[in-house]
Amino acid sequence: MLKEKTKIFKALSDPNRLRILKMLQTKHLCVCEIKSVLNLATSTVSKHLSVLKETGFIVETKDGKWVNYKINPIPTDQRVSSFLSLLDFWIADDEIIISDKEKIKTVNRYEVCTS
Amino acid sequence: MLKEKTKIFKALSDPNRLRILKMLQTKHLCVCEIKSVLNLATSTVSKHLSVLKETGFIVETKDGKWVNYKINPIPTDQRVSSFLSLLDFWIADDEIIISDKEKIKTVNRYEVCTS
DNA sequence: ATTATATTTCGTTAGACAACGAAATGAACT
DNA sequence: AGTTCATTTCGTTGTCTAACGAAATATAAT
Repeated sequence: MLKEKTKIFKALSDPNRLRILKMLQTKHLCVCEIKSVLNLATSTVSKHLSVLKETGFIVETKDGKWVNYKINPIPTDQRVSSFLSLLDFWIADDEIIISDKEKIKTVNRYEVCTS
Repeated sequence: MLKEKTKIFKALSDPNRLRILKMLQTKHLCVCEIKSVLNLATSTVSKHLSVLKETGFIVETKDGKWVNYKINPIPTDQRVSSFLSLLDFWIADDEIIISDKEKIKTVNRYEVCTS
C-alpha cells in the first residue's frame, strides 16, 4: 500500500520528532531526558518515540527500568538510511536544534527523571 | 522556524501527492489530466498541486487556458533536489504508481478535460 | 460582449493527529 | 508482597487537513 509508504514522511513532518532525531545524533536518551528538553508531557514524548521506532528511524534498548533510544544503526528501509545520512547536515543550522544539542549534553538522567 | 522546515515532509506525506510527483516524472500535466487518473475533484487536485508548488517540488507554466505542471528542474532548496533524485527509484515498484504511469501515457487532454 | 472551458478560491464537513492527565504496565529495590 | 519509578496505554480535547461542490477568476473562441 502506498499509504503505508507515506508513514516515513509523516514521521518527519513533526517539529518535535525532528528535534528528537537531532538530539539522538548526539547520544542515546531515555524518555524523560527528552521530555526535559522539549517540555512536553511524558506520554507525548513516548508516543513520538513509538512513531519513530515503528518507521525504523530509531531503536530501543532496555536497561532495567530505563528505556534507551538511539538512532537505528542498521535500517532495513533504504529510504530511512538515506534520510539518516542527509539528517547529519539538514536543519543543523536551526536555532532550536543547536540549543537542544547544547542542553542535552549536560542533562543528568538521575536529576530530571523524578516526577 | 523549524515548523516551516517540516512543510517539505508534510508535502510528501500524502499518497495522492506522491502519485502526482511520480506521474510528473513521465511528462508535464495539467490539472484535469491528473484528475482523470486520481479520480478526485478538480479543486482537490488543484490544492495538491499548490502544496507541491509552494514547497518547490514542481513549477507551473501557463499555456493559454491550460496550466502545465512539471517537476522543478532547478530547485533552490537542497532537500528538494535531494528528494527529487531519490524519487527516481523510490516507490517505483508500487502497483498504483506503475498503473498511474501506464494510464498517463495514453491520456488525451482534449478528451478528459471537458467537465 | 458573450459564451465556453480550465483552474483557483471559498466554505463546509469528516477524519487524522498532537497534546494532556489519569490509569495501567513493567522492572528494580526493600 | 509491596513500593518506587520509568514508561506505555487509554480516553478526551482542540487543531489541522483532505475532500467536496459552488462560486469566482482567467483565458479562448464565437
